[in-house]
Amino acid sequence: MATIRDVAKEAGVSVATVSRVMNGSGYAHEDTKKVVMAAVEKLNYKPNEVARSLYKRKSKLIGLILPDITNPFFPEMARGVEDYLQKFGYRLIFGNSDEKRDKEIEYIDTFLQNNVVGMIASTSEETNENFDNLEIPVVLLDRTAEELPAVYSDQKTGGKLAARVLLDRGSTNIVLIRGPVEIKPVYERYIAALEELEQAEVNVQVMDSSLTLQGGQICARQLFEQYPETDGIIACNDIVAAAALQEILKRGIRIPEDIQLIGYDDIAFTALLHPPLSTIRQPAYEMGAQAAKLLIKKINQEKIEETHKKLPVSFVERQTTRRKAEKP
Amino acid sequence: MATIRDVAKEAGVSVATVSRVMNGSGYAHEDTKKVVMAAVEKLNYKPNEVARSLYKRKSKLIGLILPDITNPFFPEMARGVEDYLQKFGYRLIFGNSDEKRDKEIEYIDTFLQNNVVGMIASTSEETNENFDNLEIPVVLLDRTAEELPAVYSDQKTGGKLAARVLLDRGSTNIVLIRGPVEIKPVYERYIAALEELEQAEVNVQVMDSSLTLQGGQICARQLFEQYPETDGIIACNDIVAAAALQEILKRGIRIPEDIQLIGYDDIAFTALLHPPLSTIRQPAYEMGAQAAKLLIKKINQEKIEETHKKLPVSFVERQTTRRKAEKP
DNA sequence: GCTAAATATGTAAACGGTTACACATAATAT
DNA sequence: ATATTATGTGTAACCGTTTACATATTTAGC
Repeated sequence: MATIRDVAKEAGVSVATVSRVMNGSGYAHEDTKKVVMAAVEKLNYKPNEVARSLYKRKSKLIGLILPDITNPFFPEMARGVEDYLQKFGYRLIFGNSDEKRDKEIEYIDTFLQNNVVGMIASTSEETNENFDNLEIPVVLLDRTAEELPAVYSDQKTGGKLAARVLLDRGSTNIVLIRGPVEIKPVYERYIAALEELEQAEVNVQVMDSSLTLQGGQICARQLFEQYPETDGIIACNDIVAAAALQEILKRGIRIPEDIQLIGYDDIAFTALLHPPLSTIRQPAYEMGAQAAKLLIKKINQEKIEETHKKLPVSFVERQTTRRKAEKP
Repeated sequence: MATIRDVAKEAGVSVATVSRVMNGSGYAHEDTKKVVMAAVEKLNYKPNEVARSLYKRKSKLIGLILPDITNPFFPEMARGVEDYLQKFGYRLIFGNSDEKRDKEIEYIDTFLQNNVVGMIASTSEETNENFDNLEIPVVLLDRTAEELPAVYSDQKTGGKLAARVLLDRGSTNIVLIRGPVEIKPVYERYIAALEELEQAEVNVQVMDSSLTLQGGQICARQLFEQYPETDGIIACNDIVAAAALQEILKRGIRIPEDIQLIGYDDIAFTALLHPPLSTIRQPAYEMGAQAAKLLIKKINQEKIEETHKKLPVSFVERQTTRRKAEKP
């Protein structure tokens, strides 16, 4: 790898001049510029980011912590982040936290050690203190806290909406599958849905499940044994909903005639289920992009009008819920 | 952030001594060690990786390039890589290439500028020259080339196997959905399947599709218009298979009685389809982990017995193919 | 008790950039 | 013609580490 010194020698100027030409800072004669650029070209010189980062005390790196990219909801967000940042020349250091505090701390530490200019994290509420005394900007993604800027979606409306959908379409024996209560957004939508259901005069049962395929399958199997009369299911996410759907079909229950089902997230493959899954859509990609945008503003010390950006969710009507008119 | 100088001052020693204690290199008196470690503790000192990386000309960073983490096959691999590397203190700089040469080059450049110690990449065959004259180790993942170490799966057997499955279970009008031919592994399995089919006395039709949901849906719709007599489909990946499955169900065709369908990859959600999708499994997580393992060996200059690691694929028998006995 | 080897620690030069500062020259104003 | 300002370029310090080298002190060997 050619260094700035090689270029300087090749061009017959000092390193300072090369640096100035490369960065377009300070003065440099037109002719000198040409000579320098020719040398740069010839040696295929690319400035070493590490050296630059050391002096400036900031890199072009941004840390991203997500719970688990194996859950299709997060890659979507990650791409939103990446695609936006990429345009500004930022690169991502990435880590999965598995919602574990120590992994999170480990990543934060190494991010800092690498002079990242900012961080985006989907972190568990409890551990936010990890981000507290950082001198670099942090944006929370899919999570919230008072003290930190955040981009997230309207879980409350989402939960309400899911409940409303089933209610409006005539379900009266509803099972609400609650995800892990430690995960704030998941808990919020659960609470919102529960409230909405309790206000209606319907039967409500709550079941617990993890957010994973295995968890969903276990839950779904139990569900029909415990509550065979169920005619509506609100799942904590699409994966669990898919598991429920599979169980429904396996049991020969007609959907949406006998039972309605609604998921959460609108991850890509829900549209590929049969019947296609009705769900509450979170704009994952957009959330990622917005978080990136907010972070860059922070980095550039721009005025920020809203530090807490709540993106709207929407009901994606597919075929596991009935048409609104045709209540059975 | 505390620097080594702060620690040195606090401990009343020189920076060299602090460095030696931190790295366990050279001599250091037991008492001195204690004093230094106390200062480290007190100031919560973490060595700056950037400075270290500058001097050593190598970081603890590894570059990872994948085509698109939005395709669930890749996050699985990414986690394999990450989980393995994480144990050795390496961190990932990550980029999606979208199979585009210029994005790939851009990432490679910035990886290099950040002194990564190695790279893992799923790169398109044509652009391998990008990696040619690098002085750091590179491991190809899910792709192959003569010159570079690689971890991939046995596409040929996979393609053959998929064909064999449908053949053995009695399909005679088979549509083979071919993915983008530029993507080597996808092309290889296609060719292998085609060969196997052509040797048998069955009708074979080839259709093209992208690897995405949209592409799959378009292809599936056309499929039954063009070839209504189809009784077997080999899809280029699970996503396309899921699209085909949906179309099959929509048309009320019985599966696996009237038509058999087999996917490729065994991404998580295939098990959640109804009926669950039969597919050829690539051990994505394992592939990622093996690539990481190989890379670390390279980095440590260890002897490497096999530079090209081909992992086996397997047939995952679920319910879109018939039992072998029960040919209709 | 003297020499050689082992232990302990500090000084300063790297690593590859950026930039404050000094200095020289050219352009402009008076 | 002289003072002032703008332009152009180089020198060297700095960012936070590591490490070669020098030096001082122990310890061991005989």
